[in-house]
Amino acid sequence: MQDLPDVLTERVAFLLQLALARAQAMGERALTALGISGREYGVLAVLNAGSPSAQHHVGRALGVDRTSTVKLLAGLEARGLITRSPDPANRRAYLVTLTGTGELVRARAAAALADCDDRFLAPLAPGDRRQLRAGLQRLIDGPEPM
Amino acid sequence: MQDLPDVLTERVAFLLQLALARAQAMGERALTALGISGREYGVLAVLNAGSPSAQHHVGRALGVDRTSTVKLLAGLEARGLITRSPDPANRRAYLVTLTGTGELVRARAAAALADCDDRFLAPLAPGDRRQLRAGLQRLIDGPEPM
DNA sequence: TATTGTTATACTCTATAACTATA
DNA sequence: TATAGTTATAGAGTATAACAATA
Repeated sequence: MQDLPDVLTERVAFLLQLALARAQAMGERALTALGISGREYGVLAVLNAGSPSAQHHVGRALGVDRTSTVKLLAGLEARGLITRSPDPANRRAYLVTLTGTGELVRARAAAALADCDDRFLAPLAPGDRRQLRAGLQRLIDGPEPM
Repeated sequence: MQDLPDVLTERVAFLLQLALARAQAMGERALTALGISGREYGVLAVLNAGSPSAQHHVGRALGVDRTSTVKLLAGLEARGLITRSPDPANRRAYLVTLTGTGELVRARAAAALADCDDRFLAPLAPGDRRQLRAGLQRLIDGPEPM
């Protein structure tokens, strides 16, 4: 551990914060080379995972509220990575779709991020990596209702 | 795992982000009852760990830059949790000290946060908790220079 | 010339409210 | 009445630059 006081490093939240900062710095650097942000990659990844989604589904999947989703998608549309078309089944809604360019950028970003994960997790043996992921997921899901 | 797409949850950074959000929400709720923020607790904890520190030492220990440190300490001083006095050894610097009230709030906050950690880590067995901490610390320190 | 603290400014993120059009 | 998208606005957090006093 660096030169941080023990009173802070004994807090799990503080350890998570430091580890996240390191992982995010690596990821953002890789994505900047592709011209997108981490959140924008999230949009591309969500869109690739399924069929065209309504705008609010994209935002909800990423935990981004409506107003921020508007700006996020507007930026991606202006750069030709996604398109928005009216949903014939719901005239209030827009369907968001990956373009060919968007899919290309998404694939490159996914590869770059997978490489970042590998380098970030390098200090851990493969079994320890799996256990870390499993532990984090259990913490995210929280205590099981008895 | 909740209803999140696999393309996101397979990213370690995303898992860290979700786990941190949960831990921070628990911590901030506990600290709000004591009238301080997480960062303000950080100041109190750093001050308690050692002798009176110059302002820039406090900021550096928390990763907060000079200008933000000014506002952070001003708020704590206005509420009587810390005092600032000129450093006789360096007339540019201020020495920051915990007041009696500040120490009381710090102790209560430390107890409340320890309780938060216990509840946050409840899904993991004691051995798994130790391993999670150890894993996070290895990731924070990064790859050892060969 | 560098350090310590301060102020002012700007920029990003996020949160809220209000509005429209549809359901 | 609720939902989908949009806009405008204000707030917190952070970053930068400039300054005065001191080293």
